[in-house]
Amino acid sequence: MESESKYGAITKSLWVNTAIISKQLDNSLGAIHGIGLTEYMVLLNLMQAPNRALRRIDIAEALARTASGITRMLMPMEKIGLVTKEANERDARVSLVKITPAGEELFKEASTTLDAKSETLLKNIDSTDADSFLDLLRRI
Amino acid sequence: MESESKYGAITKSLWVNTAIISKQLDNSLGAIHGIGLTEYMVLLNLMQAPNRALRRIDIAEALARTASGITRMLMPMEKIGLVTKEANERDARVSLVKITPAGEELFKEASTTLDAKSETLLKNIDSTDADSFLDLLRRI
DNA sequence: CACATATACTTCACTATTCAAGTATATGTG
DNA sequence: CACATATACTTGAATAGTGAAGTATATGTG
Repeated sequence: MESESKYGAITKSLWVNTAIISKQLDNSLGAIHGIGLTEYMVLLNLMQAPNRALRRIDIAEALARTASGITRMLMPMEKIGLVTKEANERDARVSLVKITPAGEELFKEASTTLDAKSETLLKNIDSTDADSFLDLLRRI
Repeated sequence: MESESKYGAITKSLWVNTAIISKQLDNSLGAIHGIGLTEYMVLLNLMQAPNRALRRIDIAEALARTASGITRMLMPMEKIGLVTKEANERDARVSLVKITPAGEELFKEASTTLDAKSETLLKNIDSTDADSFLDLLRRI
């Protein structure tokens, strides 16, 4: 009889639950606003950044993706006008990503959808438990 | 000034943290045992199933994947002898997936790796907090 | 200050996964 | 019990993401 590791149980449960939740959020954002969850997370990070602009590698790190994946994801986002490319004067290697007014607008609308959907998905977690949950997640 | 939704914050944090954790677990399992995290989860579900066999759609549901994805994933797993295909006598549509002795062996070794790595990744969460964390996750 | 090394990004080829359509089999109802 | 519908699975075409290699630029050190 093997005893299951508590920490292993947590990572497995995180994996499955997050897969379920992410798919639902992704579907809602896609159906209503035409962007995926990963793209939403790009916009979120840009909104929180000083000057609302970031380097590609910083986005990659914040989202746990590769620079390559970010390059690809930004192409359509730039084409539909959610973000723009800006040069960095100090470092010619860098091409900064900046959110556009249209991007900000979409971000705000999408945030409403995401927050509402999140609340529905987590309806079994009450407000107090939500605080501890968030605290736990931030300590990982 | 917009107030951020607590539940939205949880789902976003889940998304990023799980991405980071999953990649590390996937890399460890891949490097040491030659299987990915999703494949590990297939083996886990088979080990817990009565008779250590499951239908493809049940695996798909347990892993929050599509039947199509499961079909594709199982092909190499069958080829390297971790699982076998079995007919279901009552229902000719079903092709049951059964774990092999080699699959069980690999699963046990991989579990050790996964549990150890999980503990390292969650080193900021003590044992008591881990209990509440797991409880929260199971209530989602 | 030249050169080795590091960094920022892009591109290519590949993997994992999805959706939609197709096939085979099972089930429920008039 | 025939037929419509539902289920289990597979396949083809597409998408999101990866790792490795390539390019350009920046930085640190002898």
